[in-house]
Amino acid sequence: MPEPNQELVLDRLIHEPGRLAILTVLSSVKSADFVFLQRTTGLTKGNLSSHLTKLEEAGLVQIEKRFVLKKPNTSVELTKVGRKRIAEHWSRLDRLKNLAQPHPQE
Amino acid sequence: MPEPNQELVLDRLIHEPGRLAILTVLSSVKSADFVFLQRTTGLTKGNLSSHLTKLEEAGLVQIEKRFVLKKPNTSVELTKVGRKRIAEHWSRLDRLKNLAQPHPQE
DNA sequence: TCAACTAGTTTGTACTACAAACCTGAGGAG
DNA sequence: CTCCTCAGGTTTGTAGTACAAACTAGTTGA
Repeated sequence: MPEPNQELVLDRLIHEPGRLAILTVLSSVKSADFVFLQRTTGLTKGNLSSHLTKLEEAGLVQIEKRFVLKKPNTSVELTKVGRKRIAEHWSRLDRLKNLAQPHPQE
Repeated sequence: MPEPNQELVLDRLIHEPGRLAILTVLSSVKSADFVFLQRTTGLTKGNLSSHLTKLEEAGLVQIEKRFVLKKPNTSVELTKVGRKRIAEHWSRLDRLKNLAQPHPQE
């Protein structure tokens, strides 16, 4: 039983490339709509849709659907929890990365 | 058809948490053995074994098996390609992360 | 002789990401 | 009207895969 260093465990829900991209983009804006997210992440509509559903079920994002100019418009923003979790994920990645240059003193 | 920004596409083979840990650890040393990798990554033997097999098949690591003190000893090191790919992966992650603070001028 | 340990490998299954098919309402064109 | 096509999504079937658990094989100790 090696102690698994809990500080480094990566959450697959967040780590998945598509969702990591979505959450990272969202962390830089108040909110974004479906079409914008599709452009910035490069995901297909289908995959973006199902990733967003997962993220919503997990409580990481909040989704609002309305009609704008008679077209459906899906607006997404991070929840407080989501904002915290994506920041934490990036800092875990940093810690992992820094394992690679650990030759400081001695 | 949004242009998927090829510079940001993450390779799932490398991105998977267990393998990302293995490759990152390996990138800081000349070589490491099975037991050392198990301790540093926190993976179980079974999972470490199958991840190493995948990485070897992909040409990212080179594995040598011998007996040391009458015990089996599996020594792993990055190939040239592997070293390049893990470095590239981390720089893609950096670029993704930096999408999140893009408010420079204007 | 047999139990337990080290150092791994193999296997069965439960999950899940993706592509492709589908849905729904809004404009045109004729 | 009736038919097309488009925008903006959602649902579904399947192929792939990560993991836990079971297994293997050689060593040491009692």
